Amino acid sequence: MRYSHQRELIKEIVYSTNSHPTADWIYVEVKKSAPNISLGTVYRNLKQLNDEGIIRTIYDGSIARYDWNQDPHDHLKCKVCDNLIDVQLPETDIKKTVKKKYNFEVDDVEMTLIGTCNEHT
Amino acid sequence: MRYSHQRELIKEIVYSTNSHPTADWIYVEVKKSAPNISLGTVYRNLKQLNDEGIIRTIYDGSIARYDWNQDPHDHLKCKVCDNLIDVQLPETDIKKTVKKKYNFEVDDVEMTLIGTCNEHT
DNA sequence: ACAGTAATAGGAATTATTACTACTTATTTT
DNA sequence: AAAATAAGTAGTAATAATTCCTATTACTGT
Repeated sequence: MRYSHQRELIKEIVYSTNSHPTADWIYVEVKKSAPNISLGTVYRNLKQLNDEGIIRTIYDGSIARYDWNQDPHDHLKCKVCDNLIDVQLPETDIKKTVKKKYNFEVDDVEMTLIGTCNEHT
Repeated sequence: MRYSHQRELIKEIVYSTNSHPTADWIYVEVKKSAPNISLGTVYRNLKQLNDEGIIRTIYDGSIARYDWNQDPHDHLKCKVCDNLIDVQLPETDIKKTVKKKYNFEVDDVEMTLIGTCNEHT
C-alpha cells in the first residue's frame, strides 16, 4: 500500500474521535482539509485501512461505523442519544464454552449492549 | 393491527425456518402462495411484526435478517458457510457488571460470535 | 350494506455503498 | 533527474437494500 495524502487524513480523523464515525461524517470532516476528495475515496481508504488492521469496521444496525480501537472491546448503545460507548468487559470463557458445547471455533466476539446511558436515565 | 392475509403468510414463513431469512428470501417464498405480493408489503409487515414483538430483527453485517426466536439468545456466524446458528450461552452477569461499572441500564444484549463451524474446520 | 380506515400493489425515491474510467501522483528504474 | 509503472484519485454511474407514495382494495363496526 503506497502512501496517499487522502488516506493519511482519513486515518487521522478516525483516530481523533471516540464517536465511531460513519463514512459520511468522515467525508464531511476530511473535506475541510481536502475539499476535492470524493466519497468513493473515503470508502476505498476506509476499506483498505480496515483490511490492513489499522482501523476496525463495526456495524450499528445496518450502517457501518469505524473505530480506531483495536483492543478487543464491546459497545454500549444508548437508545436515547444513539451513541456508542466503548467498554472492556471481563473476559468470560465464551470461546471455550462455545468450542466445547457447539464445536465452533470462535475468532471474534461482537457484542453490543443496548440500553440507556447515565445521561438519560 | 388488523388481520391481513399477507402478514399471516409472512409470519408463517419466518416461523417455519431457523435460517434467519432476509426480506428478499421471504419475498421469494411468499410469492409462491401470493404471487402478487409486493416487496414493500413484505418490508412493512416485517417491521410491524417486529414492533409487535412477534418476530425479531437482527443485523448480519449491514443486512437485516428476521428471527422468530424470542428467547434471549446469541448467534454463531460461520465465516465459511455464512450461516447464523442460534445458541444459548450461559447468562453471566453482564447487565449487573455494566450497571455497576458504567452506570448504564442494559435492556438487550446482542452478541455474534464469528468463526468457523464444525462443518468447516 | 356501507362508511371509515388499515392494508396492498406497483413503482418511484432514498440511502449506503461499490464500480468504472480517464487522469494524477507516488515510487522505481535508469 | 527524467522516464516508466502502477497504485490512487475525482467524478460520476451503477447497485442493493429499504422506505415512501398513491390510487385502489378489503376488513370491520354499525
